[in-house]
Amino acid sequence: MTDTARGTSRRYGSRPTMKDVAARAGVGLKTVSRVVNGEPGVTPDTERRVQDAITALGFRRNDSARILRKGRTASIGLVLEDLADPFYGPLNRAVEEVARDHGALLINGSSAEDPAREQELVLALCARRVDGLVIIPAADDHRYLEPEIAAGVATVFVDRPAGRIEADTVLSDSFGGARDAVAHLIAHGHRRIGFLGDQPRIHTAAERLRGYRAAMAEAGLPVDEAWVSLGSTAPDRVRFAATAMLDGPRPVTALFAGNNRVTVTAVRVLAERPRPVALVGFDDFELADLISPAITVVAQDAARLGRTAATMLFRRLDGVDGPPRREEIPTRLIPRGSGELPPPAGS
Amino acid sequence: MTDTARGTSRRYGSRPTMKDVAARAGVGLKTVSRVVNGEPGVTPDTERRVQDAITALGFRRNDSARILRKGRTASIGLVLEDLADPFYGPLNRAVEEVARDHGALLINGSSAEDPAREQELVLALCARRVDGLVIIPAADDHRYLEPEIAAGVATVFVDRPAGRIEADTVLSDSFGGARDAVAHLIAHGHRRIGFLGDQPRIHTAAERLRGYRAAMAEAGLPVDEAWVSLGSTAPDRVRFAATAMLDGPRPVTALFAGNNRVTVTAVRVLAERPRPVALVGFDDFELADLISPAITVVAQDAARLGRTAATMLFRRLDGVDGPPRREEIPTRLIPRGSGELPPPAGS
DNA sequence: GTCGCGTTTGACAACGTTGTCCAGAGGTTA
DNA sequence: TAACCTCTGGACAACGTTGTCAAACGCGAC
Repeated sequence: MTDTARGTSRRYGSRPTMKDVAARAGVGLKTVSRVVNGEPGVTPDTERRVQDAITALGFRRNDSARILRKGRTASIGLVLEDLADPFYGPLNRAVEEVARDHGALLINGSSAEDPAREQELVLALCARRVDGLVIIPAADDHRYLEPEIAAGVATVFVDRPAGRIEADTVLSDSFGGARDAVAHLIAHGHRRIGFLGDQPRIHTAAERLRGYRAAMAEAGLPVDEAWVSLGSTAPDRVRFAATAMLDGPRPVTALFAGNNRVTVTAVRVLAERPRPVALVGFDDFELADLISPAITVVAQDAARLGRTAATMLFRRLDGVDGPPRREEIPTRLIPRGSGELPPPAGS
Repeated sequence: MTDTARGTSRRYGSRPTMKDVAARAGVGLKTVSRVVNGEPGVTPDTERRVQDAITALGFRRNDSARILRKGRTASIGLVLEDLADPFYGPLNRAVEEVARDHGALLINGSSAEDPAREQELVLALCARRVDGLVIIPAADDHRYLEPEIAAGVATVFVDRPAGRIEADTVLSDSFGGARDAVAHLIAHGHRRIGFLGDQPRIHTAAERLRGYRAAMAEAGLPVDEAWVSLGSTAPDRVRFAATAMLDGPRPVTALFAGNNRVTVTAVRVLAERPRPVALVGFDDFELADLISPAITVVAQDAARLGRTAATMLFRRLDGVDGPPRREEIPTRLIPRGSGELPPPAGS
């Protein structure tokens, strides 16, 4: 078994080139190129000789050289916040699926919510000459992308808008979703509702807060600022904030959690308490229906976000011009029980 | 004015090169290269002129050309089964983290459990001349990789072993984990235990089945073949199989689910039944502790799998030779309740 | 003034591929 | 037999970068 592998005694790390194949097959360089790329104008006999040489040498075309020559890389970059966040899994997958349909590879990386790291990653991708970029931004100033975009790197922002530049964008309807969620709680009798959100500099967090306030205002309900807490989604912070709202001087009877990570912590906090507290979470998650009470959520369609963004990107790459477009993906309230709990009697 | 205009009005899609920068700065090509790469031997004055030209033109080094010239791409490929599967999120993240520490980019894609697609993807990555590959195999024959490995592409297999070639491998202890899980159920009084697994051609599924049989045998318990069902993890199939075991002539009193997707479906099936059935799942998942009863699981450390594999890969890239290594990552049984249910009285 | 030495700089080839263009073989027609 | 076409195959330049090597320069010492 191993001796066959050793049979080809090439120098470790250096691979045969078309030139080697041509020499071995006794044909010209361009003929090999033609065979490799399935171009016409090669007799079956010549083609067979070349194919034999290719397998014998273990030749594989060097795409770096090809890219250099052709100018297009057939790859796109995806920069997201955290590869491990389950919310981005389907999005990632959807983008890859569309890329694959267009014969492109996907290069990706996480920014870890760090603007500097986002920029570093994006520019590294640009240096690789990706044809396009799908970005879930962590930064709030994307002017550093201007030269790249001017040079023809198609760019689409997803989930959050670009900062200080005009660009194609695909967003969930965070405002509307949050308003629906809070209206749902109000419809079930709640008056004192807490909002647990992500850091305020994140666009979606701000939008969801805006939706919360809008729903409260539409119902004529005052908002005690002690009911609003934005910040890191670290469990400790969320736990602390939730507890403060629930045990404060004007305790809330319901919570609206601004994203999946916050919801998970909120569920844990509420599970430890004797009396049930209503909860609606932004983002759906697996098994939300099996917890008791089942968790009512505002679901985003992450796969559709990704698919839409990638499709938009390839449309640009296909040469569709025009001003930056912004597409909004609707959210969907899924009542499951936790949002339908009435406030405790006498509150 | 004219040269400014010429500078800004580049043809859309074509970027300035070092040659353009050199012309504008009034220096030689190599001097620009030196500045871009921070090489010594450039006077501060010259360097400033070059830097100015770079920003004015929006120059960014073309890494395709650089790669072609240097031979190393500073990128590694990760091929996994499904980017959207939450189990692979932390693994993906861990690999990226290690890659980043080594200054490498991560290119990835999903095989969708399709051997042909895996091969296509892997070879595309080889054509890009990735320095190394981390593969979660879908195929069971990897001889197609022999020329690539011989040519110096470092390769590490994770989660499942390579087929028909020798290669570095990092695995979870599926056998031991499954045996622990089933032994746990037996210790709580169960005698008739069902196994719901993934397709038998998948190594981990086979190993877990082996663990199941080992635990049963060690306890001197016979296995009714109606208690064993391997196949697709599609919810319909799992539901059907589980129902058959629970309602069959010799009904099981406990289930062991072979992976996270199966566990989720099993939880749903059991939730619909009047009397509780014990369950242990392979793979931990979020909120497993909040379902009632909380789900007992055998947890794999996906992040550690990824970290170990990537570290092994870069060690090879750093020139460490030697025979293929196989590393095994232990699993951990997390008792939460669902595995501690006793069998119904009189069974 | 010239020599030697170290530093800064640039000309040029090479990396492996593809596009352009031309040469020669073979066949058809006048 | 010459003129003309078609079809296959190959020579060569170019893509944008980096490594090699040598030229040009400044400067102190003889």
